[in-house]
Amino acid sequence: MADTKQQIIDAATCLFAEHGIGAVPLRRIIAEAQVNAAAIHYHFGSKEELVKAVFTGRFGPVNEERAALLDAIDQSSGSARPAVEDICYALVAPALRIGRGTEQGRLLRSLAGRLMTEPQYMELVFSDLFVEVDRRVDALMARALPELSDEVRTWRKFMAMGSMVFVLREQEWISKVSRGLCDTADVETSIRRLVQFMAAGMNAAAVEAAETAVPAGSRNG
Amino acid sequence: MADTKQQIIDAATCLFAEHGIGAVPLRRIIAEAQVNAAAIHYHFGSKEELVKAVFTGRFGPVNEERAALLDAIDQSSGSARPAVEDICYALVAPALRIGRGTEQGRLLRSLAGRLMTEPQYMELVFSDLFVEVDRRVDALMARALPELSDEVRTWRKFMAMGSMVFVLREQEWISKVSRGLCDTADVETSIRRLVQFMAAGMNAAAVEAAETAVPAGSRNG
DNA sequence: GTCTATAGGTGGATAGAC
DNA sequence: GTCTATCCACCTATAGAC
Repeated sequence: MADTKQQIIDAATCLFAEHGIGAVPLRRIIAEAQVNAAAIHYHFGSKEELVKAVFTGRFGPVNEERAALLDAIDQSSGSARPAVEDICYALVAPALRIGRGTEQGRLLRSLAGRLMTEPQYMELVFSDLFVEVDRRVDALMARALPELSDEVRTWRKFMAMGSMVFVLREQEWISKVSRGLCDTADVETSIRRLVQFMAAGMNAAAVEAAETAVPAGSRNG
Repeated sequence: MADTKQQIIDAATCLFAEHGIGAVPLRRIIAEAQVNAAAIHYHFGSKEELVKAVFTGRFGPVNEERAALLDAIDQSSGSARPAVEDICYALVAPALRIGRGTEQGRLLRSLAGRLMTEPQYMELVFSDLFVEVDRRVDALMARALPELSDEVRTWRKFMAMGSMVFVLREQEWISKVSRGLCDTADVETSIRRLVQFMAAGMNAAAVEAAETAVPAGSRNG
C-alpha cells in the first residue's frame, strides 16, 4: 500500500506527542499503524530518519510562515518602529495554528512544543530555518525597543519564547488544571492571550526598581 | 560506606539533569558514582524509588519556601492589594536559588525545570505541596488583579509559569545562543529579569484591543 | 553491606522467503 | 513491497557467595 508510509507517520506523530520521542519504541508505532514489523526500516531506514520525516513534514512550514510574517512587518513598518505585538504574533500564530481544525491538532502542537524544548532534535532538523527566524526577530525587536539594553531585550525574548512553548506543550495540563477555564482548544483566543502577555513583558519599563522584587514579608525584617 | 547512598544521589542528580530521567540507565549512575552494581537496588529498591529520593531531597524545600513567602505577602498586605511583583518573586526566587553557590547549581535548576514540565513525575512527588502553593497564588493574584476575569488571570498565570520553567530548563541553551549576553549563572539578575517580565505580563491591560494582534503586513490586505 | 553473575525482558535493526 | 523469524545490544532486577 502507498498509505503505509503515511500511516506510520500519523501513528508516530501521535505517539511522540503523547509520550515523548525517546519513550516510544518502534514496535509500538508498528502496532498503532497496523503495519508490518519491518515496514519502518524499509521505508525510513532507521528511527532517527523517521523522526526527521515526521518533523520536517509537519513543522517545516511553520518557520517559513514566521519568516513571511516578519518580512511583512519589516516592509510595512518602513523607518517607523515596528509594533512589539506584531513581532510576537509572527512567532506565535503559525505555531499555535499547527494542525488547525484537524482532530490531531492538539497532539501536533504539543509535539511542536516538545521539539522546541529538546535542542537535540531542534538542531537536527530545523537549525537553518530557526536561526534565520531568530535573527530577524532580534533585528525587529531592537528597532521596536531601542531603549532596552541588548541584555535585557534578549532576556525578555527568551522568556517570551518560554511562555509560548509552555502553552504549546502543556495544553492538556492547562485545560485540566484550570478545570476548563482556559480553553486551549480555542486556538485564536490562545493566540490573543499569548501575544498580549508576551508583548506586555517585552514592553516592561526599561529601568527596573530592584526593590519591587523583594517580598512584602521581608521588608519588615 | 555511609556515603554510598549520597554518592548515588549526587551522580543520579547530575545525570538526570543532563540527559533526562528516562535516558539514564542505572549502570551509568553506578559507573559515575563508582559504587557496586547492586548498590542502587540495595539502598533504594528500584529506579523509581531512587528518582523519588533525588527529587524529594533536593526540591522538597522549594515549595515550602514559596508557601512561606506567600504567607508573608498575605499577612503584610492586610486588606490592601498585594503587589504582583511580590507574588511572582515568591514563585521564582526559591526555584532559581536551588543549589545556589554549589558547582552543581545549574544542573540542579535544570532538573527542577524538567520536573515541572513532566507532569508524570510532578504528580508523583510534589502534588500536595504544589497544589497548595498554586491555590495560594490564585487567591493572591485575584486580590492583586481584581479587574481581570478569572479566565484571563489564569491564562496569564500559566504563561508566567511557562517563562519561569523555560529559564530554569534552558539555562545552558540561553547562555550559549545569546553568546554570553544573558548570564544564567548570575542567579539574582535572572530572578530580577524574570519577576519583571512576569509581572508586566500579568499587569497587561485588562481590555485588549484584538486588532493589535494582527501582523502589519495583513493590515494592507 | 558488598560483590559477581545472571535471569528475564525489551529495544533497534536485519536476513531472506514470498 | 510485504511478511516471518531472528540477531544482538542493552535495560532493570535479583540470587546467592563472601
